[in-house]
Amino acid sequence: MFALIDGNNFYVSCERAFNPHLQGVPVIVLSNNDGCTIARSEEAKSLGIKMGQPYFQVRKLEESDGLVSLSANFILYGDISSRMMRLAASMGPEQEVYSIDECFIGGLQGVPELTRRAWVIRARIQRSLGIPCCIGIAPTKTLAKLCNHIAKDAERKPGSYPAEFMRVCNWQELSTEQREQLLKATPAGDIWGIGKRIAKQLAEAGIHTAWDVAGMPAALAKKRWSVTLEKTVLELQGISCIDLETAPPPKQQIACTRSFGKPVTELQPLLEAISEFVTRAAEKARRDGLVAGQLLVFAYTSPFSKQEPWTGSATVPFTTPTSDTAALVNAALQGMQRVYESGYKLSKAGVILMDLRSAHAQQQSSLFDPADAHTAERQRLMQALDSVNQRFGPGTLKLASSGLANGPNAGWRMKQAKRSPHYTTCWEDVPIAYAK
DNA sequence: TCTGGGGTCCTAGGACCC
DNA sequence: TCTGGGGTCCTAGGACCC
Repeated sequence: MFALIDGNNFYVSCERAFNPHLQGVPVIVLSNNDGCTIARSEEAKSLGIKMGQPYFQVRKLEESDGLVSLSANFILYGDISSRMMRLAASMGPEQEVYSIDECFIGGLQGVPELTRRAWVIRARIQRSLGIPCCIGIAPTKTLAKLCNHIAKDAERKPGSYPAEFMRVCNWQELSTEQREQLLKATPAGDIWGIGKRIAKQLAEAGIHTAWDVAGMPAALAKKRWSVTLEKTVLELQGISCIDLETAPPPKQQIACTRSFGKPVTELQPLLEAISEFVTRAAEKARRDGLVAGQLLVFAYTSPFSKQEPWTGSATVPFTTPTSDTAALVNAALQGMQRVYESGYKLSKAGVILMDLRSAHAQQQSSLFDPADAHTAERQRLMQALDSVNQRFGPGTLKLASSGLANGPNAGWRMKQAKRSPHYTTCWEDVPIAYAK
């Protein structure tokens, strides 16, 4: 048995918890640079604002309909999230924090009165944090997701589902007829794991509702689509295929990417932005005790612009995996300098650390490396950097980016053709000067 | 004028090997 | 015209999630 506990319109609810004036009015929260909508209150949804819709398209509603638009405050949302997760954890013995606003609870066999328990947890979260949430309970994760969806829509879209299922919905307590009715009332595309593309393909095959999906032979789902859809079918039939993940799986990559507020047209500001991205990514890696074996750096023009598109990206492998900011910045800047072509208006850039492994294991294996003393010294320096920045705020202490070396050892080769240059360079650590 | 950011998993197809 | 068979590994791209 699984429960899914999910905060409603989470970012908006966080803002409302601190500003009661936001109750009852249309509110949206915007992404970085106030680019597009990433959370909407029910009132904002009623105005027709879509998830991900660009701000410039909805701004006029501020005048005409009293829409309130807020810039995102992720520090606040993260803090409220961890409090909510702590309260949600008392639903059952095992918890998987699935995203900032939702968690699965597992190990519920034998836990009595699950429905009543869910109501109590819900009330606690509402009372102490001011966050409304909905809870779905079912024998599989996909069905728990579905029950959660029903619990939400029964409240906010009257008529979509019977009102008796609003806020808390327990699959176990439903009759066969009720289950059939709910599955038939749910479009296939609303099921967890079925996105736009697959929903369209299913519709072409005459499969429109969750009831239709649950009635598919699992083998057909696998043969014609994929193992992913096969699992979805089985889960809808009540056969659990997706386990609870109580320990987060080891990270495979760490990314830091941003859209620019204004297009970037020169190399220098691009490199400065990239230094910033790498610095953030390196901090994340050190916080998780990881080192990167490879780094990918990229920049591209806006996909919405009518101008000629351009993408530049470079992969830089490290002979010794590292989380050293200077080493990573150096590599990223060298990589970007290799692929950069002037004359384009760049709208986005980023850095992805790949081929991650534990810094601890790394150290073990290089126990007899004569470069070790140097490495250890670097690590202490990075630790000092992190603790200062943690205490006084990000960016208080920075590395001087003197690292625009020309790469004497760059055995790079071209991997992709003209419009999308993609190179690989073999990068070696280069000592770098520090400044306060 | 202005269009998010950070992830994961699966699959097909190419390279390579015997 | 006809063009081995089977295995592994890697990568790019597609699809999904919040």
